[in-house]
Amino acid sequence: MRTPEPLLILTTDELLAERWQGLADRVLHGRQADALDAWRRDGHRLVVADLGLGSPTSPLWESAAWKRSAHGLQILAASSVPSEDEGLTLMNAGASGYCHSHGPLDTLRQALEVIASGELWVGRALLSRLLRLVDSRLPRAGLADWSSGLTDREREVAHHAAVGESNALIGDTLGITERTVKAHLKAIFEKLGVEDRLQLALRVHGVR
Amino acid sequence: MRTPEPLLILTTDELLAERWQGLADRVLHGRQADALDAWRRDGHRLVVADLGLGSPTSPLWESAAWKRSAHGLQILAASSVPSEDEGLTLMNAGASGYCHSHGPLDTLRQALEVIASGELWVGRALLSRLLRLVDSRLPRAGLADWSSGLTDREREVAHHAAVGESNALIGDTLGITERTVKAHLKAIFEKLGVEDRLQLALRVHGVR
DNA sequence: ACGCCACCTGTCCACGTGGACAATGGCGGG
DNA sequence: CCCGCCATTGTCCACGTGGACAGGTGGCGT
Repeated sequence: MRTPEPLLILTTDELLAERWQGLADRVLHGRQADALDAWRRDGHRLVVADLGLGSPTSPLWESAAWKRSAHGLQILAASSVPSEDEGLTLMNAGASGYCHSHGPLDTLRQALEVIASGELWVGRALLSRLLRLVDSRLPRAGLADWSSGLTDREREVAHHAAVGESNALIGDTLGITERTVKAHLKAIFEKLGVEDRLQLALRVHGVR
Repeated sequence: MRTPEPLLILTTDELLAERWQGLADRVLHGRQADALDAWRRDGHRLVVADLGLGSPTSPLWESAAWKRSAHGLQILAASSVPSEDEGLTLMNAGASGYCHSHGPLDTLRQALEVIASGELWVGRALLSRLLRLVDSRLPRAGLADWSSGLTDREREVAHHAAVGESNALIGDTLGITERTVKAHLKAIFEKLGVEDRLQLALRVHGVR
């Protein structure tokens, strides 16, 4: 982040290429999937891909070839005419971020920093819509009800265990003995009716 | 962004206060809403508020007083035990960001930069779940994609293991030796880059 | 025919896990 | 004031797991 990572830009738009050239190591005209392969082979990860004015969900992005090429890369998709639908499609197709092509350069730079660090980027417009959609339409049942009946400490331990941390690690991060972690887990298993930390993980993450 | 903005930290957790003091101008123990008013009167905007271990949806955050005080401020809510539910509630209650209290400091710093620039911050775990929830008919890359590269048999074994079955059981149902199951799992772990059947389960079920 | 690969099986061993006995201190309600 | 709940820690042990050595078969392409 401090030292900007090599960045590949894919676009067919002359103006955008010019506009963005300041922050990229390499600008390619086109959207060839093989360019992605080459980029990855060179050990790089960061890519900005311009969608141009294509159909809202360009078939290119849904092709198996694209997904295969995009795998392992962190791609910031930029659209000239951002839409909820397009954003969703692209993010679900494996993109790490989605932004407006003609937005401020600073925003683009920030988005790149964010996805370079392994997080995801979605602009505030789309994100706030997502939040409202989920909040209004989806019943809360099953989202967080697993923790009902657990004490605060148990909830905490359960959360750590559910993401694959070992008892020793959990105890270490919580500042307690491994033995105590096991005691909490015992109670957790009992209360949730599971007998495994794996079953716990599935329960916590809402599987089945 | 380049010149860090004044930052107020609200927490009741000693360890967190110590951990975060490096990046704050002022650390307050407590969660008083009037502290927010004072902060805004001084012309500041940035706040990190620790939720502690309160109930998933602490009543404090839903009170009218809190919302009034939080208005105009950019608040990053930090939870020790993040959950979908809590994140949704807080973001919809006016928070600008939601993150894990014990996450890396760099991530926190980045989140602060992002919300300082007027955007919203949601960690990739919650965000990816939101995306999947909203667009659930499209199996997200990683949900149907985890099995790419695996052989048919490996896919089969992986599926059984990912729902919590023991090696012996898997071998039994597939009509092979437990030893063979372990061999398959070895290959699976290798190919997927995990080292655990729990990590495998999370991967298979699209968690993280 | 040779090599590659998917599939199958064997033994040994270090390690983490979960259960079965325990015990102590604190804190709030009846 | 005692009882119940919570958090904490202890030892011992059976078991499943995953890694590290091994191998053996059959199919498929050059």
